[in-house]
Amino acid sequence: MKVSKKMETLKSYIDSKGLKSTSQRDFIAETFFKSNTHISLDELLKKVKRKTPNIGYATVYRTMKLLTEGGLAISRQFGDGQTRYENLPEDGHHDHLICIKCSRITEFQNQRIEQLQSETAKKHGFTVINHKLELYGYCSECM
Amino acid sequence: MKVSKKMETLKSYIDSKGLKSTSQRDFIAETFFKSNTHISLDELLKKVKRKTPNIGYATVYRTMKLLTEGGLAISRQFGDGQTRYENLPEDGHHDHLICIKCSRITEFQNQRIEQLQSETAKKHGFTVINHKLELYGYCSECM
DNA sequence: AATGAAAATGGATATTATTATCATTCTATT
DNA sequence: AATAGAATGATAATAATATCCATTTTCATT
Repeated sequence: MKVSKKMETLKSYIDSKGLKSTSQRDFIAETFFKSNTHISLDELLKKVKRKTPNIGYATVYRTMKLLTEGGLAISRQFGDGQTRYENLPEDGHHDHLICIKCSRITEFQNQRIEQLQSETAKKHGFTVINHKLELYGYCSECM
Repeated sequence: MKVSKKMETLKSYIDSKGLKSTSQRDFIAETFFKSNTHISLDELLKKVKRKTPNIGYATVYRTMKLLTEGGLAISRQFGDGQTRYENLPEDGHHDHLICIKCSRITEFQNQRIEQLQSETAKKHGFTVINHKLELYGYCSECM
């Protein structure tokens, strides 16, 4: 999904909830949508402050909470004690290979796994909204 | 693995590291090994204190850290802000269905998914040590 | 364009979870 | 039994997350 499209989706979501638009929130959301890493609140705040120094931490925090609730961001915990936020992938869901030595994170996709997941969930009467698959181990360089 | 067997493994691990045995640690470990939920430090401390009221939080914390390092416990973060500890599964790896409304956690197994994971990892030159698969959504009761 | 109710902001503070500190106690080897 | 090193437990420090509140902004309705 393109950034502009995401901004539209956000606007609809805000409207549907009876909330109001603000320039700060728009800018934070746009900055996040343009980032392509697993960004933490601190990192996002730093980025935002480059152009808009007087934006507060709380606003960034609340914006990311809003985006997460609205399905425009995915919050993740990789075990380093910080929540990180990830953009919706352009091309379907992806999962992670995490090197426990060098911390490198590689993304991958496997349609068949996705399919099996849905089937399994259905078997348990479960409706899946989101999922996380993380493989921890050693990357080729650290082996 | 049986509790008694786990206690032995722990003892070996402690010996191999040149550490010393204590009754507190043994009791905490045993209590954890007997629990079958995804227990948090607070919950474990509460359990432990029923029989041994003067055990401190720090000891429970350190014991769980030790068990995790020794491979006798698995630490997980499901997004509720608390690290939870899980026992080694008796019968191979299992994954989680997590209800984002009532927080109920259901376990499931799917051998085929495991297999596909290994294959995918291999394709990326990755050696998998451990993995997490979590499906977030609504359980049948919260739908 | 002005109004006003509701929402958002941002700086600060509160809360919560995790980790470190340290004096004292305990363990296990000699 | 002596002793060195590890463990304990109460508390303090740190860090991440969540909330508070006075002020400002938004936007539907005049």
